[in-house]
Amino acid sequence: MFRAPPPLNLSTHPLTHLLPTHLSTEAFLTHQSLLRHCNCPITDSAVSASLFITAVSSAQRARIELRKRDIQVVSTVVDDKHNKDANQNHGGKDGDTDNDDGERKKNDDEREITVIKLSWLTDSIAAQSVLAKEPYMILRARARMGVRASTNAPAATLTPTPAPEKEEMERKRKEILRAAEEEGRSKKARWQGGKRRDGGGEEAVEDLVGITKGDGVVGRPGLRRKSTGEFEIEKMLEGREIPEWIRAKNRFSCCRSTPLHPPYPNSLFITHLKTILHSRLLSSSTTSARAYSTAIATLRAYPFPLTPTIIPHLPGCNGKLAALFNTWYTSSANPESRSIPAVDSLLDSPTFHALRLFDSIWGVGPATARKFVFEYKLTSLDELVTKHWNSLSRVQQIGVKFYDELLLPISRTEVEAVATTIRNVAVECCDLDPPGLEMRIVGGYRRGKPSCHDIDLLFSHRRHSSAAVVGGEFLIRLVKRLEDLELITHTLSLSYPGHHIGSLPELDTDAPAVSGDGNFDSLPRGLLIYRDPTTGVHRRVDIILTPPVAAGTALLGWTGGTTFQRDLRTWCKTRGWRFRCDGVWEEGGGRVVGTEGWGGGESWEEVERRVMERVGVGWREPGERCTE
DNA sequence: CGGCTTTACG
DNA sequence: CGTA
DNA sequence: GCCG
Repeated sequence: MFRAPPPLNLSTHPLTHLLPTHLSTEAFLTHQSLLRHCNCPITDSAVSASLFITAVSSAQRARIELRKRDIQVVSTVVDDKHNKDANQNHGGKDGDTDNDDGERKKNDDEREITVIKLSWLTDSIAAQSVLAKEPYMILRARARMGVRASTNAPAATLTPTPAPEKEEMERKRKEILRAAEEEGRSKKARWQGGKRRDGGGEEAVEDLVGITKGDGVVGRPGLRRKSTGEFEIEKMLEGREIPEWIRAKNRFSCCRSTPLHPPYPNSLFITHLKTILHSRLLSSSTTSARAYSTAIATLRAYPFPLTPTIIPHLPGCNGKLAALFNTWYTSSANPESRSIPAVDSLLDSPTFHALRLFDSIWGVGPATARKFVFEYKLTSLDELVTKHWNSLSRVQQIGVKFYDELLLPISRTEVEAVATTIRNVAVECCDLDPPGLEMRIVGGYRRGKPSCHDIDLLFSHRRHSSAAVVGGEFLIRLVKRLEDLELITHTLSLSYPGHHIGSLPELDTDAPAVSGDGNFDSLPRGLLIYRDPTTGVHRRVDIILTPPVAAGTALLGWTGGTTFQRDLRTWCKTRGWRFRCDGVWEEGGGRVVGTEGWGGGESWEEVERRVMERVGVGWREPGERCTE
């Protein structure tokens, strides 16, 4: 396999397990890839590991997470001194009295384990050297591994069991829901993800979706907000000023500021919602996913710590959200330790884990990931490669080949460097009036993300939109040149709608496009894999072209974020317009006056501002569109 | 109870 | 179906 | 899952 040199050599590490707790899916996968990339021996099976890397910060919480994975601390060697108060029970037994499995001694595997903070990894990467673990140590202890597994279910993964009877599946599903619900009430963390046995087919998908439904407070009209006066809301906010979008009940995220913090005040709770959202995406429950996206966008924009009473007053948040928040809020006095049992179940679920693994392959989405997991019974990339390589599409094979690298975060500095390199090549390829060629870095970079997962470059020309400059031919020339220079190793897709081939004289003017067939669809773009000539690392790069007349809408559209875009389009729809990257369109088909691209000496940003003001959402900095 | 952003390309 |  |  062809990849960049590892930033660290961790090949001599003990078998290591990354705990998913408190990590977003993205962060979990990223760090797991990072470890794999450093040749660290990692395992998905917690009971086999000796070293644990975690985002939790207290020894007590670490013990809870370990116990959930069938690892029982028997004696402490070193405790994190910063968390003394959290360790009243160290040594011997630690307050867990449910030793109901009397005959467990037989197969017990006892060994010394170490739990260190995730910051050890990030700091080591930053320092480009393997740092000492001691300062990052949360816990070192002797532990008994696989207590329950030894008395109960031996192989705690997705066993390719022959599909059980329908009734049996249904019974299990209900049992799972009941367990999750019960746990929600007694917050005892009794549910063991490892014990879960998913059968084949769609039932397991339903499990994944249904797993959070235990909290359901659906269909309770009484809970709908509406009738609370401003005064009451003010009381909830304890005198702080009510954000205008709440007062006005404006549900559109494009009409308010959603800054990129974190840490924003409710990030801990939002992290849990993101897990549920991800589970909805993986099961293609699109409407539910949209609902969670909406709620997340709202909570991200909400500037104060949440309270149970304020939730129903926030747009996109109602009974279900209130129930989830209450579950989380009352689970512990310490916000860091709070949890939602149904979310923990997801994070512990081998099914969820496997679906995320495959869904993270470029070219594989939820449906294909489900096929791999439920039909082919796969649990690892190795199995996919060895048994099903030939059934993968070309781009999926590329996605697998660069699996780790494409998940690595890209620093802003590197994004800028790649952008400069490609722009210089683009200028070379621009036959007509090269100084007029313009580029902006869009996507997450423009929203200010400290690290990005790909590099989105939007090109246009200040004076020309003829095909020779910004049409498909230019894109083909540019990609070919980048290939010749060995800056691009793979072209995943190259597309330019027919309208952009050949000359488009009407687009050179500021006049609205000719109505009727004058609408053109999406913009020409190439989805590419770039190879850094000095480091050899591979990155996902998108090159998008826009004619000058659509510069503002293209910049706005390609800057994102996702929920911001969705709301922007919905908002425009309420005004009788259609927003697309190629322009804002009247129902009749004409361009909405005032949304055209630059005339005179306007910059990209000035045109974008004009578009936002023209459609009525008002100007919002890119860094205020961080709805994810 | 219907609607939920967008849509061509491979 | 998956991608942006 | 929430909204009109």
